[in-house]
Amino acid sequence: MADQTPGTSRAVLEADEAAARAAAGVTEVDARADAELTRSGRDAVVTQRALVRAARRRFATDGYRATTVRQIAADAGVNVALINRYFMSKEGLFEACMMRTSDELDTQTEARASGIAEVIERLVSHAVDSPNGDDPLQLLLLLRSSGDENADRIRRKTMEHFTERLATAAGWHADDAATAPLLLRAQLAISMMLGVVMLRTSAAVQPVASATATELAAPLSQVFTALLAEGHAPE
Amino acid sequence: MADQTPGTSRAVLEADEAAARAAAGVTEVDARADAELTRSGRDAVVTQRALVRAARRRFATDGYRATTVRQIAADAGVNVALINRYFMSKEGLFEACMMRTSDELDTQTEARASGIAEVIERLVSHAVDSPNGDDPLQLLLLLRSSGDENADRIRRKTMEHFTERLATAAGWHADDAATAPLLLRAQLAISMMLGVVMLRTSAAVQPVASATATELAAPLSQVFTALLAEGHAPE
DNA sequence: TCGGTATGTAAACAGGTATTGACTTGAGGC
DNA sequence: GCCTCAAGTCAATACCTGTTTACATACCGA
Repeated sequence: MADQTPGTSRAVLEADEAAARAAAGVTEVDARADAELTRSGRDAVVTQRALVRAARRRFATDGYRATTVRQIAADAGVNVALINRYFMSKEGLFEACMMRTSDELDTQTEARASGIAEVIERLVSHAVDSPNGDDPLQLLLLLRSSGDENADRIRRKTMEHFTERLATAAGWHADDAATAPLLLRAQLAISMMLGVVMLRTSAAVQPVASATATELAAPLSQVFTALLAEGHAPE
Repeated sequence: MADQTPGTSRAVLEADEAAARAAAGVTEVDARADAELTRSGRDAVVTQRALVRAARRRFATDGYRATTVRQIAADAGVNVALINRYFMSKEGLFEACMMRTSDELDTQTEARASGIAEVIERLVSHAVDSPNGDDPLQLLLLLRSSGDENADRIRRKTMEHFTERLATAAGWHADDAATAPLLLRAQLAISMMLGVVMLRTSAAVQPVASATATELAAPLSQVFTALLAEGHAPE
């Protein structure tokens, strides 16, 4: 297990090229990376992105402890040692995945919502669409505990941040006591999504695993509406 | 890793004393076990039960891969080798946990429900009460994938069985096309429970982790009602 | 053309894992 | 009182894990 102070080292400096920018949380980075992609077949940024992509899929479906670095490297088509070269450790790679997920959730929820109906619709499609891709869908499964204290702290922060975003979109005001229950209700909505995604992807349990998006849309909308749009004290 | 055909061996024959009976799924077994408990301080059934109890807790909270057999043995207060003696392997112990969970869910759902309201109330209390005990609450977390194909198959079967039980309690008839959506809705209710339990126990995410039972009861009842009691085609 | 450097590779390391086998301890039958 | 057999212990096994080290290869500026 790595030291508790993964602050500054040689490997970190080498990883900065993309990891630090990713931590900054700008999607513009991706464009720049794609531009640099044309440089040659040996591109550190490209392999780092491939590693993160493969890692997210594995971490989401199999959990942190169950996925091996060799699996990730094989999925990404690169050598195992590059994980430690670019991310310092398996935990570092996990944190990078977390950062990216946090950023994606941010950009998704910060998009101006015209109303609670649109928010609900977006939640439904988020929980239902494309269960096998590496879309933001599976990223919720990153909430699985990793056994590492630092990564778990980030994970918790990400979740709570997401909760507040959703609650705000549903009309929650931090200083208004009347809307306080909305925070809890927003998290229950997230729990609902979490459960559905889990049963559809990680465990392939019927019938929800093979249910179509249209079949799921109606009951899920009902649930989210019951949680966010009615039954609580409005302003 | 163990062979794919754990059919007959010496260890299995020794384990039969309790494992096979547990597989039969009769609660009467427990009474007999408690009777035999008075035989002496060295009772195989007692240690087996202790192992299963400790294993369920560990598997539920930490996941399959993350828990070590030494941890389980230490929790149960017995020697590590006894796991292999009585359950043939770590996987065997996991399967035994699964069987027992399946049985408990059965006895819980097969208890005559006076109506959908009672079923909902029972679901709420199941998802909310006593998050730290080894009650049926955490057992839902056994749905975590174990990496083993056989255990995962049992896991899936258990879930689907539980789904059908719940759907039946909500008025579902296998031959009635009008009530078909109830099966999916029942599983969504289970997904909701799964998400809540996960956020409350494994990941300790605020505010749902520290929310009281009464705070959670209202919105959860709303969700379960929306899923099971209204909005679908009644008979 | 020639180093120097970033990138990738292969083999090995130390630690932990589940599992196995031989051994010891205890209780009951003759 | 010995003998048998189940119940439990201990140490060694082979394997897999994440990580590191030393080495190869491609790119790029001088």
